[in-house]
Amino acid sequence: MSFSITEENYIKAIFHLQQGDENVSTNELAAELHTKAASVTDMLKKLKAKKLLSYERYKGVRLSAEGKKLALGIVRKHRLWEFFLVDTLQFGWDEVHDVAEELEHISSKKLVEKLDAFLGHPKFDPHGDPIPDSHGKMAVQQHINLIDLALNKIAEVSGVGSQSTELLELLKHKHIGIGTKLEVKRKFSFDHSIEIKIKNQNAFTISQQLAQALFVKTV
Amino acid sequence: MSFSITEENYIKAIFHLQQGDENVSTNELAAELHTKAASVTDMLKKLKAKKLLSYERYKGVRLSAEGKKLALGIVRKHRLWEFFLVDTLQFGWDEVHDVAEELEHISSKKLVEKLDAFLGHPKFDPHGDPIPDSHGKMAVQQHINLIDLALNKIAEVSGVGSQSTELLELLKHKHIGIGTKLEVKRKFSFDHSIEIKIKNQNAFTISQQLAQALFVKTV
DNA sequence: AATTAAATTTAGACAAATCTAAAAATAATA
DNA sequence: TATTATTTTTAGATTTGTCTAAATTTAATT
Repeated sequence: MSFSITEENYIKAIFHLQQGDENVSTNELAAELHTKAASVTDMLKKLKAKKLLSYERYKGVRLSAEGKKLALGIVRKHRLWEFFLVDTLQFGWDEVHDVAEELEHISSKKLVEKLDAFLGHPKFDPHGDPIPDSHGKMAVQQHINLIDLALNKIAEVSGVGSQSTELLELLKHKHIGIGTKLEVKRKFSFDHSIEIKIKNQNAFTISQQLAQALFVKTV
Repeated sequence: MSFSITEENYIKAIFHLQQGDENVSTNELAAELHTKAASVTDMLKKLKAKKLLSYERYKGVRLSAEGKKLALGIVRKHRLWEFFLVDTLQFGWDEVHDVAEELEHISSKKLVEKLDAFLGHPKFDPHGDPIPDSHGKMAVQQHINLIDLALNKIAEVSGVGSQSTELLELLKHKHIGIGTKLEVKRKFSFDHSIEIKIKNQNAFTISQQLAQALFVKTV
């Protein structure tokens, strides 16, 4: 069975929103997909008929095993293409999201497997997110939030909490990217800002909001 | 301005059909696109309103300068992706057409230019067709039809006349591909079959239909 | 030139995905 | 618990691209 680009986008959005254990609500989905609640209701009925999710009116929605499998396939393609764009075509890591959003809907299974092999079966995409393998399994990230990093422990930036251009613009300005090594020198309780130090640079402070949007792993 | 996948497919089909100097007819287009004449008429009105072509009812259709530019952009993407699939991802040259048909609609200009650079600005795709450059200019092929090749002149297969799986299957069976070097040893007037010889192989005959589907350049 | 045949266009309908506005169900609050 | 407020669903309309069947135009043939 094959699915439209729109259907795939709904499945992917539900997948990202159902990380907790509650059902995903119609309004949440409408916001995520920049559409209206009424449109979401219509589509949920359709996707339920295709057995991709369980849905009862007024009760929200959750992916079925089949829906999850489809979602993982799309996420796999998205992240492999992001890796390709950065690693092979030299895109900046902050400019690949929209292109990958289109490429993730290319249907050829063979293409995905050949691309994966060509790239050397990467485990994480350029934003630090894990790439599902062909069976849908992902490596577990031992990311911790930068705000929780102990003082004076050297760690490496391994992920970002959002893909917003606003965040990526700020990170670019501060010369912080995936792989950047840093340590936390002080934490200020007044505004929860933290002072960080990157090798060969002077220490500087970053806001609580920014620290919460950064994930690191100790090295 | 941006165009739907359907619109792009119409423009591409018209481009391929208008090689002669006559206008492209509604029925020709319907056959090419596996759709009905009535649907074509509807779409032609729409594309005319977008100034991509000139169309008068009952008189057929021809691309405008703008339409031609769009078509060349799509052809460029199609052939670059085919080159990528064969050259980088090791696809067989006979299995890339359908995938490229999807990839050609990815819209990012930057992606096309980066891909082109990564591939080394190739001039011809794996089927021997020229790849338009970023200004829409294509190298001219000095292809001649295999049926017209003089006896005992060594030539190299440089293009095929169609992408049909039937043709590609036959070529695979006979171990003929782009780049294969061969010469014509005899021509039989009875059925216009020709005997060809590939280095280190015994000579064998191929049908008129097959010979007409192969283009070669002398080396 | 008149008639038949073929190609093309119109008219009206349909499916997919969306929307607005109104109704119904659930949640929150007095 | 009764009453708002919020969320969600229904009903009906819209757009895009398609279709069938009928009408029109052009081409071919007698």
